[in-house]
Amino acid sequence: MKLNTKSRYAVMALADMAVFSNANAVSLRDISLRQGISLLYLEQIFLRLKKNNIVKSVRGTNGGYILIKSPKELKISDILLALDQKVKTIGCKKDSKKSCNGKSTKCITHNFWDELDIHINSFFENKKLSDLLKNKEARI
Amino acid sequence: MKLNTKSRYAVMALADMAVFSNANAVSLRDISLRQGISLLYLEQIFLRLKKNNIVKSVRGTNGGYILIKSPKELKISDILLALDQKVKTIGCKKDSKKSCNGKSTKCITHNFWDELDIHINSFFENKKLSDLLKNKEARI
DNA sequence: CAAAAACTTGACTATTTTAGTCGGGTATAT
DNA sequence: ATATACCCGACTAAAATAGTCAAGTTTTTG
Repeated sequence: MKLNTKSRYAVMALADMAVFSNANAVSLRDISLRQGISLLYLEQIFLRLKKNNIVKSVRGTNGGYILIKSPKELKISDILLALDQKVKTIGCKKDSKKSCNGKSTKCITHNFWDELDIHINSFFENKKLSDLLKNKEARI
Repeated sequence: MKLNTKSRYAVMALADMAVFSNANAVSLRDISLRQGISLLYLEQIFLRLKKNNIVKSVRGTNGGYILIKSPKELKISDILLALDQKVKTIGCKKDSKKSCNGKSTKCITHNFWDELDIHINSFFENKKLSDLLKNKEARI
């Protein structure tokens, strides 16, 4: 049970931006160098972050990306959502019919997995990007 | 981010046992029929559950498996552990050297992922198999 | 204006993981 | 004896992952 790298790198890259932007756009090249993430991969990730209004872009020389919300307001759940990284511990469908394992009734464990999803999602809902930066002055 | 089917089916199968065993061994065949899980797959899963002392087996006719602990004492985390289903949201290694992304220092998000792991694991630690059966009388 | 920096986008691919199946056992109750 | 049921390693098709590649467009600066 693990988060994919897209999600992890997205959070890492945005945290990097929060630290290093001084109201300026931050280029993917810089993030790539500081965080050790492939530039090409970052491009793919930021495409999604942009589409989902997490960042906006500035083209051209000295261009880069800018956080749309402040780190204090940006929830981690927003980031994960932008990358389709839903917490979905079960295969059971939420539909009324044929919900779990092809049966018409909810499976014996259904409610438990629902609880787990809620438990995890509330963690991401309550964490802001700024929370990641506490107690770690400009750690690179 | 999701649990694999082995883990889900394991929990489901053990919950089934908790409901349907009357101090008797429960055969995989019965579990397979009731829960709609492939018998062959169940065998593979129970092999692990047995190796990790979650269940014991009774061979021969009328054989099957028996829970070693009572549902009230069996933690969900024990089950997941038996199936190597560790919650490991990050790729960062815990080693002192080369911990995250090949750097010598912890990555900017390291502590956050650690917190998440703890958050999720505590959920599994605090849930017992018997907790899954509340409010659902013999739901199949 | 030319050139470099930096974003834009879709398509492609190797590797790994997942979700099982298969086949050939062994033990035991009746 | 024989049917039932556990035992166990090996195998495999399909999906997901973790990227790369190619071919752009836009904007700043010298």
